This record gives sequence, C-alpha cells and structure tokens, in this order.
Amino acid sequence: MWADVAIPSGMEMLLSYAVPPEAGDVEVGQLVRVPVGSRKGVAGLVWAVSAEKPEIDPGKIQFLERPEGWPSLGPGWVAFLAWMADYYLASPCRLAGAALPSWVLEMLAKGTLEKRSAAVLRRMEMEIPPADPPPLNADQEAAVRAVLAAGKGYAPFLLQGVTGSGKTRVYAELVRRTLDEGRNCLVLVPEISLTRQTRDAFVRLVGERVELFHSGLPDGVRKEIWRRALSGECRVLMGTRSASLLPMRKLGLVVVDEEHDSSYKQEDLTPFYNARDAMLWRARQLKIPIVLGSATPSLESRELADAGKLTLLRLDRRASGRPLPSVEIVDMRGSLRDYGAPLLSPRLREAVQKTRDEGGQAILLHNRRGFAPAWTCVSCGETARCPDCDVALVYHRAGKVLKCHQCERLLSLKTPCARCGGTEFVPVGFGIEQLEEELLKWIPGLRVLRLDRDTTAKAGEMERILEAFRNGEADVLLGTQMVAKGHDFPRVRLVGVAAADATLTVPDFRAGERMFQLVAQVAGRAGRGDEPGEVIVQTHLPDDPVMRFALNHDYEGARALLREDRARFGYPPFARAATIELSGPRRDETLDLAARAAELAREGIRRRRWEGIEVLGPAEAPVFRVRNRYRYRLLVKGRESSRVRTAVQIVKKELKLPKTIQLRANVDPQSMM
DNA sequence: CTCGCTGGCACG
DNA sequence: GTGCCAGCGAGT
Repeated sequence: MWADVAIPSGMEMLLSYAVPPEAGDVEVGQLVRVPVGSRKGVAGLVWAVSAEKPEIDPGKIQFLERPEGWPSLGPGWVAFLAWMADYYLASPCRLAGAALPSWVLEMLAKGTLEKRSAAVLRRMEMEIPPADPPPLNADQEAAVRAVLAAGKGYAPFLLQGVTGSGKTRVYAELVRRTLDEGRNCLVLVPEISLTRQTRDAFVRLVGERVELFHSGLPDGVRKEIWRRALSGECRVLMGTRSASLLPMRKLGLVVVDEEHDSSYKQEDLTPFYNARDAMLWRARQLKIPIVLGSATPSLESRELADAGKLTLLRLDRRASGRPLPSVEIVDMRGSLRDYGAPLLSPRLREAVQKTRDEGGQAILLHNRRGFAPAWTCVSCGETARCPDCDVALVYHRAGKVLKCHQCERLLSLKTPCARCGGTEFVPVGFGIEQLEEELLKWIPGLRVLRLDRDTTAKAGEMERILEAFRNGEADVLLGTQMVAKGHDFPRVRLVGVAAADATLTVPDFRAGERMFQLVAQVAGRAGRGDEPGEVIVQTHLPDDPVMRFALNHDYEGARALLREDRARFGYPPFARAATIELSGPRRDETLDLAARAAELAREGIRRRRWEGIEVLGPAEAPVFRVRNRYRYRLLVKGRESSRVRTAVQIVKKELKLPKTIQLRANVDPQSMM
C-alpha cells in the first residue's frame, strides 16, 4: 500500500511513500511522519492512498511512519481541502499548511502528545445559563420552519433580514434543533472584535456551551478547541474565517453571519479563499443545511437566490417593532472653511454632546488610521513616502512617528525631505487621531475610547476597550471599520460616520457596494436598546445615488443600481474573475514576465477556441511597489469560473519563473486590480 | 587554496 | 518550506 502525502510547505507536489506492513491500512486524512530529503520525521497529511505502486524510481520510495495516538482527520475533510486547493489554485501542501496548526506539526515531528494544560481548561470554563430565548415572531418562525422543512440533505439559504430583525434568534433556534438531533454546529462571524459578545448573547439563546475560535486567541485555547472539534465534543463552534478549516465532527448545520463581509475572503496569504463559498461546498458535501445571513446581502449571494441556487428567507421587520433609525446626512463640502473642524460638523458635535449629557453613548466611525494621511515638506511641497513602498507615509501623532500602512515600517519625524533635505513638515489630510483631538477640543471632558489597529496592537487590547465601553467607562467609541460590525451596545443612541465617502476613493468595483453596506450596517447599530437611535452620516457626496439608498435603508434600490453597473462593465455577479499577480525585485524583469504570462493565458484561450473570456493587463498593481518588490497584475474575466481558472492554471504551469519572482493567483478577487 | 555566502533545486 | 550542493568572491 502506498500513500500520497501533503507536506505543509510551499511545495507544489505531493510526495509518495510506502506504508509499512506493521502500520496496517492507512486512511486518507491520517497524520504521518515522513522523511523529506535529509530531514527525518517531518509532519505530513495523507492526501490519497493507492494499492498501486507509484510511477517513480522505486529506489526513491521510503516508508512513512504512523504516530501513536493521533486520530485521522477524515477523508471527507481532506476532500474539502482538495476542493479548496483545486478551486483556489493552491497546492495541496499549502492547504495542509493553512489547515494544520503549527503546534500539531511540532508535536507530530517531536512525536510527543502534550497533555492538556489545566490553566487553559480553567480559562475556557464558562457559565451556561439556561436557555432563555424570547418566542419567535411570525417571520422568524417561518424562516426556521423553511430550513427544517428542507429535511436532511444539502439545503442552502440566504436569510435577508433588516438590522434588528432578529437573525441571531433564528440561528439560535436552528442550532438548538440541530443539537437535539445530536449533530454539531458551526457559526461563522466576520471579525474577531465581535466574536465574544456575539458568543455570550448566543449562549443565552441556545443554553449550550459555545466555543470561540479565532486567530486572536492564545495558542493553548486554540489547541484545545481544535482537539474538541476533532473529537466531536465541541457542539457549537463560533469563529472567524479560519474556523472554516477546522476538522469538525458530526457537523449538522453551518451559519455564515454577515455573509457579505469582505473579511471572509483571505487575500493576504495564500491560499486565497472565501470561507463563505468554501462552506457552501462543504455543506453540499456533508448534505446539511447552510444559512447565509445578512441585512445587506452581497450582490453575488442575492443573485444566487434569484437563480434559485439559494432559498431566500426574509425578515423585513425589526423584532422590536420600532422603525429603523432615521439617518441624517451632513454635507461636508466646505467643512474646513466653514467649521474649522474638518471631521466634526457642528451638527455631529451637538449630537455627541447631547448624547453624553443625557447619559447615552455614541459610536463614531472614521476609516483612516493615524493623524494625517500625508506629511508634507514646507519648503518644496514633497510628501514623505515609504522608502520600500509606493505609498505616502502616515503621520501618527500618538506614537510620534511616520508609519507605512503597507509594510508597517516606522520612520522618525526628523527624517529629512527626500527631495530637498528640508526638515520642516506639515500634516495634510485627516485621520482618526485628528477626529479624536477635535472631539476633545470641542467637547471638554468627553471620554473617548479609540479602537483601531494602532490601539489594539497588543493582544487582548481590543476586548479590553470594548469591555470598558460596554461598562460605560466612555461616552464615545471612536473607531475605524472595526466598530461598524455587529456590535450590540444597548446604551448607544448615536452613531456617526465622519467620512462615509472615504471608501469610494479606492478604485474598486465593489466600492459602491461597500459604502452601502457600511452605512446600512452602521445605521443598524443605533437604537437597539429602548432608546430610539440617531444616525448622522457626514459626506462630501451627499447626492451620490448609492448614498441616498443607504440613507433610506433601501437595499433593493441600491441593488438595482449596483447591478446595472456590474452588468454594464462585466463584473461579478455577471462575470467571474481571477487575478494573477507577479512580483519581483526588478521592475523590468517583473513586467517582462507579466507580459509573458498574459501571452500564455491568451494563447491558451485561443487554442481552446473559448469565447467570452478575456485577459486584461499586465497593469501595475494599485500600490506598485511594496517592500521593494514591484507588482504587476493580470485580470482574467469570463462567464464561467472553470474557464477563468483554467486560464490561470495554464499560466501557473507553463510560465518558467526565476526564484526571485513570485506568482500569486486570486480566484474571485475582492477587487479587480 | 579554502572558507563562506548565495542561488537554484529537489525532496518520494 | 528546508537542506544541500555548486559556483563564485574575498581572505590567508
């Protein structure tokens, strides 16, 4: 018996090994130790088994070793990873690397099975109050019944419910029913920042242990969850993107909350995958129901619903019966001249002040880190740039540094001007630190907590800040993107968006959709308690049609408009796309290879006589140089995903790359270039 | 002539 | 990914 083994690494190929007679039968999904080159005892995952001898030099074949005490992760789970590898054009080895935590690999290599730490177990203890869910309202009841009626088998749903309509209540009911049948549940949520409170609310609704899993948790805790997922002890798992790769046993239901959220798509590290789409495949494989939920479904999902590929369930009324909060728009054109405060209009300032004076809380959102997005030389007008990347350095007043938001490199404020050597600079533009300062200046004594990547760099800081806000230790929670999502603070009466159009400045076909989702989500934050909510949106584009729809909570209107644009320009959901990025230390060499890649793709398409598929580029990436590597991109666009991916595969296979040049393929990219 | 670094490659 | 070997430049 022989086995093809994936070695968690950057390797392209599987390696074949002989199964020693004493190991008995080896199953796909087993963890093994194998020799690789001169290294012995490297961890690997059995990807395939065969009774036939592999077609390689028989002298090369070595034996694998089956370690004691490790259960198999299961052929089904490996089939899932194999689908991911195939669909997202990543090697099995990469998938094994992404899905197997580093501690598994280390313990496997060392051959020691560490025992569980009492401290970790103590930390993971939680109080489980008896379930105390409010009764389902008619809409919720109908949604639950629709899912249950689908019975056993693959059943995908899109639960479109306005903010405050009680989607969570529906999830909880479905989870309870699934647990009653002795099956386990996976609930995906978009960001770390909101997992704990969502979990706590969920525990009360379900009356069952709900494990949390995300990359911000200590290693020991993740280790224990992984173990419990695999043993089937973990009955309800709530986690972020990475939780989709856990080897959950007896899975009977998947929920993907806020399915439209872009954080489900991993695009910084390979494999580039979308956990939502991966879970759709997984649910089909396991023949179980899956519920994608959102107040503002992605155009893709909503289109699938129209096509009958997802069953649309709707919750059109708020559970409380209260109307959606009114959204007020403040025209910021001329704000600097008129108010002297570029981020804080008098209207927003008064609203914050009033909220504070009445004992309420406010959430303010501004999606720009730092104090000023530019640092400009007064003598020659040159803007300070990162030496390694093609971006302006951001002035951080709190840390008294210039920061590159691409590579996080720090530079001293004393760094002389690259053009004229000048040493005097002025900050230009307005970041979140500036809004913080304006708030403190205009509203004396205001207690502000800032939540952004810079204040939450330390582990646990995010939770601390959110907890402090929840405890009423501040009047205002001021944050970037991360405060928009799903937080449910009962005392929040006011939500303000400082610059709602900031997302539109990025050249991206999803910019409009993102702005709509942002404003709609944020609008849903206010007035969740007993107080009516107030939402103030500042913008330089008060007449933007997407903005108007967002203000009126008009999803259908926005969808119709965005859909028209996408259809006209041939973007998703009307076309499928993939990008190929080539990066290298030398500009011309990288461009030559990118051009060659484009040629190969076009040639492949021509040879197959495929119509309706095109290759655009090479073009410079939006940030051309990062960490001193030049980046060129190709875009492959077509009606069928399989053809688009095949075109990319042709390039991956046929393009000979020098070691210094990197190729990264991105299937279903978040943005086109 | 040897030591040490770097790049390219194979690993079953 | 990682170790190994070849090839080359600097030092004794």
